[in-house]
Amino acid sequence: MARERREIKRIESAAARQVTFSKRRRGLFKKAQELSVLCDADVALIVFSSTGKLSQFASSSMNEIIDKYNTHSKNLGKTEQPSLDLNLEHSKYANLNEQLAEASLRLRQMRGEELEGLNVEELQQLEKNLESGLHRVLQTKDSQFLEQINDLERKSTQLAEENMQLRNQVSQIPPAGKQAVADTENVIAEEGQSSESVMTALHSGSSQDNDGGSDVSLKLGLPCVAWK
Amino acid sequence: MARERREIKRIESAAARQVTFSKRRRGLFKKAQELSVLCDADVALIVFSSTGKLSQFASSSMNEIIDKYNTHSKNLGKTEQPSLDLNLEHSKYANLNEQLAEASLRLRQMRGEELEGLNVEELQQLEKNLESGLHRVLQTKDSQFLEQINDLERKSTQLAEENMQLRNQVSQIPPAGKQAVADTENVIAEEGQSSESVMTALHSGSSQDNDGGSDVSLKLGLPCVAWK
DNA sequence: ATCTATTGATAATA
DNA sequence: TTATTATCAATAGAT
Repeated sequence: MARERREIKRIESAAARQVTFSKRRRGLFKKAQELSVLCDADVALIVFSSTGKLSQFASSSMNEIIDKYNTHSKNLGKTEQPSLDLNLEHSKYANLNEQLAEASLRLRQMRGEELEGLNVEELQQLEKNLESGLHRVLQTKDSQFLEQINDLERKSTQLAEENMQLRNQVSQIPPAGKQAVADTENVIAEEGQSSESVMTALHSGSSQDNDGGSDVSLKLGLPCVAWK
Repeated sequence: MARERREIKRIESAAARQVTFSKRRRGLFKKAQELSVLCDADVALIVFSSTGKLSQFASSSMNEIIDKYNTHSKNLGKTEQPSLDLNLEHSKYANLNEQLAEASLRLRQMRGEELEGLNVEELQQLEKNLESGLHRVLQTKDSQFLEQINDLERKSTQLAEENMQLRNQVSQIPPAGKQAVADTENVIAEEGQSSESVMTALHSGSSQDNDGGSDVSLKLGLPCVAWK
C-alpha cells in the first residue's frame, strides 16, 4: 500500500518489524472497531507482539465474546478461516465450566447437600470417602497437636533447666532471712513470663508457616498443568 | 475508501449492512493474517455477525491464544484499546481455572490429601464439615434403607392378606380326605412363589410406586416423617 | 513521530 | 454473491 508492495512474509529486521507492527496493528484495531460499529457485529481481537506484549480489542466484553465463541465452536464447526487454521482441538474453556460444576457438586455432596440423586451404592461410596477423609484429617490434626505438645514440652524442659540454674545461682547468694522467699517469687514470675513468650512464639510462628504454605498451594496449586 | 467516505455509524439498511459486513470482514481477516505473518505476532480474531454467525481467525491455536490472553490479563492490566473499551470487568475465564483449582484442592483435602498446608483451626473446620457431611450422608442412606424396608413390609403385608384370602377360598372347597393335604401343599407352594416375586419387584422396581389396594400397608407403616 | 507516493480497500453500482 | 471502478485510506520507505 505504499511506495512498494511488501511481500507478506516475516520481516527479518527487528526494527522494521516493530515499526510495521505498530502501524499495522493500529490499522487492524481501527478496522475491527469500524466493522463492529458499522455492521453491528461482535468483534474480539487479541494480538501478542513477537515480544509477548498483549493488545486487545473487544466490541463488547472480551469474556462475553470468548464465552460465546466457546459455546459456538463446541456446537458447530468453524465457520470461516481466511487462510490458515491450526486450532481444531476442542475448546478447553468450554469444558472448564463443566469441570467446575462437577467439582462443585461433589463438594456439596461431601458436605451432605444434594444427595437426592444418589442411590445407596453411591451413598456408601461417599460415606467411605468421607470416613477415610475424616480419618486422615483427624490423624493430621492429632499429629499437629502432638507436635505442639512436643514443642511445649521441649520448651518447658528447657525452662525448667534454666530455672534450676537460676535457683542454683540464687542459692549461692549468701542467704539472709526473708530474702529466700523474695527470690523464689522472682523465679516463679520469670517462669510465667517465659511461658507466655513461648506460647506467643508458637502461635504466631506456626500460623505464619501454615499461612505461607496455604498461599503457595493455593496460588501454585494446579493452575494450568492439570487441565491441559 | 471509496466513492464517498462512510460515516462510522451503524448501517441501518440490513442489506447494505450485510454487504459491507462481508467486504470488511474479508479485509479485516486478511489484515489480521498479514500482521501475524509480517510481524511474527500471535493474532486471534473472533467475529459474530449481527445474525450471530461466527467467523474466526487465529495465527496459531485459538485456545492457546485465549489461554495466553487469560493468563496475561490476569497478571497485567490491559495494554491497549484502540478506541472503545467496554470490557473492564475482570476475566471470567481467568478465574475459572482458579476456581476449579481451589475446588479440586478442597475436594482432595476432604479426601484427606494435601493437608500439609492447613493449621489446626482449618483442620478442625474440615473435620466439622466432614462430620456433618458424613452425618447427612448416613441419614440419607438410612432413610433410603428404611424406605426399602417399608416397601418390603408393605408388599409382604399385602401378600399376606392375599394369602389369607386364598386360604379362605381354599378352605371353602369341599374337603375330601387326602385332598386337604394337597391343598395345604399348594398354598405353601404359592406362598413361596409370591415371596420370590416380591423380591424381584423390589429389586427392579423399588422406584416405582406401589400399585393398587394397600389399605393394609398402613398397618405396619414405619414413621414416614423420619426419612424426609 | 511525520511525510507522501503508492498500493490496497471499499462504497456505490450493476 | 460477484464484478467493476472511482475514490478514499493505509502504509512502506524516507526523514
